[in-house]
Amino acid sequence: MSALRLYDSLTRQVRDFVPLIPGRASIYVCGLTVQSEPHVGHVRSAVNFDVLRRWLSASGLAVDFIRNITDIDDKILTKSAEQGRPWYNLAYDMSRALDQAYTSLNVLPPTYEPLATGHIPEMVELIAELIDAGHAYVAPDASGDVYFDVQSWPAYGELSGQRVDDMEAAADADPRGKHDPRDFALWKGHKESEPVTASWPAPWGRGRPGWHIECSAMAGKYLGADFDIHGGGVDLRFPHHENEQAQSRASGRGFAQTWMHNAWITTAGEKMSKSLGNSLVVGEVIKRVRPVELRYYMVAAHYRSMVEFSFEALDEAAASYRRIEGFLERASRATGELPAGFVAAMNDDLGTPAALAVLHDTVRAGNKALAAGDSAVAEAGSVVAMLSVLGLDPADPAWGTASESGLHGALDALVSTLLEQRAAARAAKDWAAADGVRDALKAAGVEVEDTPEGPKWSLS
RNA sequence: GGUGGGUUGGCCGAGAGGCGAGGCAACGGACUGCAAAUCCGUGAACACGGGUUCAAAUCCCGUACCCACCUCCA
Repeated sequence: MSALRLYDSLTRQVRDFVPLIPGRASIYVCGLTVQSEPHVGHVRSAVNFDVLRRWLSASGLAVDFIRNITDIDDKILTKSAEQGRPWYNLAYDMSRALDQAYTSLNVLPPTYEPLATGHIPEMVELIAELIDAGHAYVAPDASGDVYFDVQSWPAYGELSGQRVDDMEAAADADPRGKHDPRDFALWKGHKESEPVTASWPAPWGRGRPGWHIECSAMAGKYLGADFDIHGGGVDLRFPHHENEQAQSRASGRGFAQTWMHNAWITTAGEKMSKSLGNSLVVGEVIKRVRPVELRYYMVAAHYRSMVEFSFEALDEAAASYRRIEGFLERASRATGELPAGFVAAMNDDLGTPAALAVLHDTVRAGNKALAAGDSAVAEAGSVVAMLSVLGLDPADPAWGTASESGLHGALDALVSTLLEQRAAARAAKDWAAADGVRDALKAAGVEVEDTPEGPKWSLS
């Protein structure tokens, strides 16, 4: 069996994945800042890394998977003030919406999902270490801010491939207290204009953590000083991941062995921004296609390729998925093996497009066997195994809810009655009456097809 | 100004020196009362201009256009 190779953003090459601890894989993925409803761009990251996680598990590794939630930051404070409600209420509401979006797309829950606000002591400890080591300093202007000293860490810029001198100044704090304009905030002193609830005690005064320090602290707490993979969207590469790397290594931790970054979903040729409106919010998109079809759409592109989102392409993906689903409905479901081609594709930096090509080839072979009167058990088993690795098994209980299956039962009873009438008309060769029933059902959104086992119906 | 990615058939989307990924759509055939589904088959692509090579979508140089990051962002 081939070995897993992954593209590492730090060294910019595809490398063999060798876990620090044999048989285990530790992953930290930057989750979201919960400040608005999640759109399809946001969840791509979660779906991509969910596929990674499932593949590692399928490869026999025990996976420790941590994905954080940033529930305190500038934007949350600004937005909640605009909306006239407590910042923690906005953050909580949005984190519940996010959770719902993840669940609807069959993204497995992480091992743990730490909140930034729950780990202030760990951050304070880490900042203190950095101050002691001479890599951070308390701003001399009595603001209570603490900055990372970029000049004290020569490797700064290694992750994003930039030289410090080419960089623009960080603008997340008043530059008056900084040694160097590129220094970034580890701790932001409390301001009178901000709610007292958004501040915590620290040796250098009340305040709140900077954005970057939280991931360093939480990754360290749950995965240790050294872990295997750190993931997130490409936009996080700089400054967020660069800063995490600098802080963590400057404090003597080895930090991530491999950095993985997923590409964007764009719309109208541009990055999907949070100000685009509601049409691409996950909850809206899954009114048009089923969640499993949206997930298929995301998995069909390589995680490092930009995807130009369009509803047309989404509909195509849905049609493609239904072909697979249709095969499984006709074949007898079984358990089976992963084809070697599929394994090789997944091992090659999670080559999901090539993996899906193998899946479709298997579906064709299976359909062919069915057409020849065979049961296609082997193919069906393989297809189920592949789908399950990708989180796309249509029989996964994650896709259905009790109320939906109840509705389905009621509908089935009604449709069956109509189909009996149609069967009677067909037996009498009254094609007009038979087609009338089928047309009426179609108008209601129910497709009927005749099979050797009798008529079958499905929602179109 | 600095950094990274991209441009593939009607559409989506892989590949990364020689064997036409796969899907969607289209067309022809088989099957069907007719459809649908399925099977068989068909066509068609590598932004542009040079170069290297026996051989280039793939490597090199140049050009154009697009996107992202350098400020909060998946």
